[in-house]
Amino acid sequence: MSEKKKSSELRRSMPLLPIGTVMQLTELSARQIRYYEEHDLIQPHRSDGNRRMFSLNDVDTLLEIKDMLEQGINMAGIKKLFDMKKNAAVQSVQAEKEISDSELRRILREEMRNANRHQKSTLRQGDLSRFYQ
Amino acid sequence: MSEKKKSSELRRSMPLLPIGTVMQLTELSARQIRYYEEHDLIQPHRSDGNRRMFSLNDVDTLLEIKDMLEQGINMAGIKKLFDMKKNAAVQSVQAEKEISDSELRRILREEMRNANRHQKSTLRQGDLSRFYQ
DNA sequence: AATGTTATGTTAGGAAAACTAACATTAATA
DNA sequence: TATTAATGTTAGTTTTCCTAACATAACATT
Repeated sequence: MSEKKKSSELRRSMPLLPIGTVMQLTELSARQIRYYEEHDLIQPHRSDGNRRMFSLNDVDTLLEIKDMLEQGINMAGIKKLFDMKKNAAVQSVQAEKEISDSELRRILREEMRNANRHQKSTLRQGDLSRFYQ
Repeated sequence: MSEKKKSSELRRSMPLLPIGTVMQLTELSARQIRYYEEHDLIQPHRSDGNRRMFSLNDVDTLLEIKDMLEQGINMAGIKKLFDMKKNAAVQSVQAEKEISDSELRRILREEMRNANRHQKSTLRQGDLSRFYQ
């Protein structure tokens, strides 16, 4: 997986939004959003003061939930579908790991050359730490 | 302009973030952020209940302000530079007319002297664009 | 028909976050 | 020395969000 994809995944999982913003973005009520969390369909972060903080991924998931419910799927069904999706994602990651050694070496060489060309484009772990409570 | 660029511009200007989130993203105090608004460097939206709501573009602007201040440029200089940038975006020819060459040289000399006095922190703030799509 | 379940609404009381406005402080400058 | 610019701090108020409980409409089960 590329460095760009990884950092974009980090960005989309950053807990930035309060519930009010998420309500507007999804047109869901606070009651609905909390209910879906209660049923473990989303896991928003919490601020120091216990406020839920949502990521863009959370918003995506909520829109999926809303869509599925409007299609008549109930919470149990949605939960099952999400579990399946997660398993599929894990399997695809595992499949991705099964690249040949030579392919791996080729990718690493590529990454090294990239990193050397523009040092600042390499996302460093410490840079994001302040965004998490 | 492509459809993708337009929709991404829409997302970047959407008022999503409360001041607390912006404080974390920029490492600025609420006092500083409100002060910069007071001096018209940013124009955050307001919620129905009068809370400031910031866009990702606002966060970018705040990081620019922070960087310029750390370089020793003062508020008046930043305001002028932002105005110039905005005018340049609209009409570069028009922008040149608004400030005579001698005026421009005077401003730049002023800012250079200001900046030279602040030698201590030349650390550049990272570009926010790394953190979102 | 009566009862239970699911998803959501509503309300109350409390805590956190953000607001404005005023005064304080610190470093740089005239 | 006095002034100014940028920021800190505090107080009092309003808005937003929290949990917990009870209410309800639609639907399913007995």
